[in-house]
Amino acid sequence: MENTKGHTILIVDDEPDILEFLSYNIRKEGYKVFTASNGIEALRLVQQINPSLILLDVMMPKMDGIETCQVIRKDLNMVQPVIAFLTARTEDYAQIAGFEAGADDYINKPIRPRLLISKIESLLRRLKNKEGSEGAGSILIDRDRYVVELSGKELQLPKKEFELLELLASRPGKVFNRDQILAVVWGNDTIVGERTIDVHIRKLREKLGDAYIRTIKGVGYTFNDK
Amino acid sequence: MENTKGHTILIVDDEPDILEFLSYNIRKEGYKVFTASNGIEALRLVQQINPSLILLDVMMPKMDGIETCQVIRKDLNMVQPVIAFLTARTEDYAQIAGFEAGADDYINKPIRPRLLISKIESLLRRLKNKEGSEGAGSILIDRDRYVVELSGKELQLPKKEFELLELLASRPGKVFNRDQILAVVWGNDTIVGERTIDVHIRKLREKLGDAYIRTIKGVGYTFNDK
DNA sequence: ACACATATTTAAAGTAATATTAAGGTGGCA
DNA sequence: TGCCACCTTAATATTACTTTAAATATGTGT
Repeated sequence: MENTKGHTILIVDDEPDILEFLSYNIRKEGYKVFTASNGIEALRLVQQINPSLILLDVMMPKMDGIETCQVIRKDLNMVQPVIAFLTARTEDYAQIAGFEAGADDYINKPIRPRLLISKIESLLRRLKNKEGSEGAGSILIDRDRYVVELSGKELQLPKKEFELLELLASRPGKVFNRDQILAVVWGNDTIVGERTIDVHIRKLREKLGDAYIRTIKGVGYTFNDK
Repeated sequence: MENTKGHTILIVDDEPDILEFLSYNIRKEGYKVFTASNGIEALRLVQQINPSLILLDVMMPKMDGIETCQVIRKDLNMVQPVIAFLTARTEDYAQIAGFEAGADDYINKPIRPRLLISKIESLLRRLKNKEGSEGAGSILIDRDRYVVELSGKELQLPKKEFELLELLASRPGKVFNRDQILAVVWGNDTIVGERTIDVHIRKLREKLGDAYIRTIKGVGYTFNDK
């Protein structure tokens, strides 16, 4: 996996708690983090720090996220950053407006640090792709939205398939044997036939392509991030 | 089979009944057993007793198992123990989180003593291998990922070959005779022809090169770490 | 150096594990 | 109620791993 560290990230939110929480978690991963508490502030900062990624709260006083985003997108002199909206799950038409305004993604609150980090990495990788090189087909699993994103495309998976993939992908490279898979995805008390797992693996491979899940005969399955 | 007794095991659970039940059964097998009833206590004890294996309840007051595990894994001064989670049913995604936190395995409640013991033995054997491959050697055997790393290159071996190599490499220089190899890799009850081992040795040599496994005629095979 | 025991090598047969497919069940929801 | 998506089962095909067998080579003790 490419190194995406060292990028500059701007977080914009009117709640100080959220700013602190996010900046702590993101700094920990080695990114340069700046914060702003509204759109106006954000625009001033953007000029100076030239961030690779902006996490932008939708609901803010003075100037909301959507407006801020539009302004940034219209500025042709700016190296365009990746912009992701932070939204409460309920504001779902904000998301539609967000995409129209030029957002690359959105992230639902409450925010889980681990998910956030992998999302950030994915977004920055995407940035890299825009700039020219690398076509790595990496995978992003969004527990909040129950969606898997595979090289740009979003996949809707049924529950069992999602959980199975989630388990395997939680530790790329690690081999999970059938007992472990059964215990986690099905629970120890449920008894299902020996071939049930295979069928779900099959369906996953149908949807993801064969490259991601490898069989180790007599041992188990393993997920391969590329 | 190697002797795994005499290891120190720490059991952490908030229910006294479970602690007693487990420690009784495990002591009976000849292990040194310590107990703690929450994560904080556990962390204090770990420093002092340096356990080989920790059985860690996920759901506990004060500090849960996942957090405890993360703290232990982050402590670089510690000889890293094997950590297995104790979980009731499928506690949501506790188990997935567990793997992310650095767990090696997990054990579902209710716990069957016999199964538990064999799981413990297997986990401790794994520890031995980790220690063995860490020290001096160009070969690295990763049981989690089921790969062998040989001077930078990763090798994917079939089950029997992997286990055979694992055995030989667990004690470089030691000569294993055919009976020992059969007992460990095939099990005492299985009967296979005399030449089966040779064929697997052959395949290993094909993949590793001839330098690693030496034949001692009339005695057995030995692994040579360079 | 010879003979015998033991190991190597190869290919082919055997076997166990997984893949695949289709069909039947189940439960949620209009 | 009846449809639809999902899950599971079951039966068969396929694959990859394991073992056997048989011919060849190597080493060891006298």
